[in-house]
Amino acid sequence: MRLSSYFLPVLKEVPKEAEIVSHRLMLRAGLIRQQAAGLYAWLPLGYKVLRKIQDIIEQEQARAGAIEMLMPTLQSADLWRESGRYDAYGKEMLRITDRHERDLLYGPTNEEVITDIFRTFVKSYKELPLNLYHIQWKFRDEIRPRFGTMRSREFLMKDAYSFDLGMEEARKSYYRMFVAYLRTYYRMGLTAIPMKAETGPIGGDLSHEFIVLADTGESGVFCHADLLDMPIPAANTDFNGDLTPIIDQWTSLYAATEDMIDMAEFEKTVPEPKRIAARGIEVGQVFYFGTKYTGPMGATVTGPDGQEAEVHCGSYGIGLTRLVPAIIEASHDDDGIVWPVSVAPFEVMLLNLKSGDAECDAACEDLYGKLKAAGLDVLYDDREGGAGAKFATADLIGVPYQLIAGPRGIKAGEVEIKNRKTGARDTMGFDAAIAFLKAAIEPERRDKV
RNA sequence: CGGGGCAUAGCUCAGUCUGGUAGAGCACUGGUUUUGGGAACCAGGGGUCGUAAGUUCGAAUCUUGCUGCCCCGACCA
Repeated sequence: MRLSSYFLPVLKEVPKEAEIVSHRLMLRAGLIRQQAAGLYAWLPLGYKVLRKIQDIIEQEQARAGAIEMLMPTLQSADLWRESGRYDAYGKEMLRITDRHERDLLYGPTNEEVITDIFRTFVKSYKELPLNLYHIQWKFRDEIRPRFGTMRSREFLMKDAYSFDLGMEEARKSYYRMFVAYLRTYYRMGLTAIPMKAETGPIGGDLSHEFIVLADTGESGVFCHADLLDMPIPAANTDFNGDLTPIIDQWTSLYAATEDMIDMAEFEKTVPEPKRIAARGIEVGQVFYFGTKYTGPMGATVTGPDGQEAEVHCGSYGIGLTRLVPAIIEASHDDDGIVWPVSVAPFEVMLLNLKSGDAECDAACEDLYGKLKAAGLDVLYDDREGGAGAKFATADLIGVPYQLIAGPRGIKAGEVEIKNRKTGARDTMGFDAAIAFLKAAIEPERRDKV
């Protein structure tokens, strides 16, 4: 993509409404634009990041056996009356009346709809286990939206729903999502730690929040330091096999949010030098809730014995529009965003330091073509303008590698590569630079791990 | 929902206290010169000062209502 024909409205000055660093950087780097309280337009660069996050989630959901579909944003109130949640859900739920005076709502979650679909079509235990998910916009009329898309009213969320015959089968479905989540966050360049979460009226041990450590996190968290270096399950993990050893490994070390912390147990089971007390951002939650919806909504299947059997469910959420600021909180510096390659809007930014100079332009056109031919996603800054502004923009938007081509180096047949994260600079010939970037970027995509 | 604050050009803000012709920097347009860390100069364009009413000879400025947005708290993926 040529920057001269792209749409990238970067801001030099800090918008006054933005308090935390990710919100400031998302506005400054031209990722989002606020349209009203808690409502954001995703500008091209931001939308590209969102799409990359979505791709990773879809790949890992598929690997774990979940099947993608799409449910509407607006739902009928009738379904919610059936589950008993229409009145139970507070003012967070946006209620709408259509021209026929029918009660609708903008879905804050989708248990009712998915359970309705399930009960319509699934009649036999032989069709289980089943895990259906979608990635769709939700709305929760937060009392106080804040921190940009970290806590917006409209947000994009992946929500998966598992259906199983009995608790033990449901546990296996839960484990599959648990492992998928570990892989999903890792691929985005995040270290997300599963922590015990409230299980609500059902009880049991089957709910975890996945937390990314960050100073600006909304909740206090406590965990064992070794969780930060725990090995991530490999791509060839057998999701139909026994995942218990992986789960045991991850849940054997203490980790809990401030709502769930048992300080005595924390101090007893975690040696003092290994204790981490920090702040964190919740980027996902997995939850087993049994027959909470299938019961009242009459979703049952015929079991192996020919009798009607209960269906046990879980739900598994990932907030995509929250992940973008979470990644930025975890990866930025004073100059701007530092994207991990796997979610970066572009992998390389080619900086032509002297647009309009025949020699410089020709060399950059050649490099641009070669970068694309090498399969790299490149943003070419071909605009007129000073070098300083180009460096500043490149650093701000956080593209992982900068290929810097100026008249000085080009005369010598050389270009410079800057690693945005480390700041390391290497000077080399054109073809060597292409090879260098290809070799550096491909493994960092983390799409084969 | 309780408490606090803000609303003037695309952005950051001055002007409001003490009423008297709408301002700066950046951004934008045209031109000239520049070119390795947010360039310089010249010439321009752009605002019914959030909105409605009131006070006044006269309101960005004073009064009141309304709306929007931000921050703290309670709530939340």
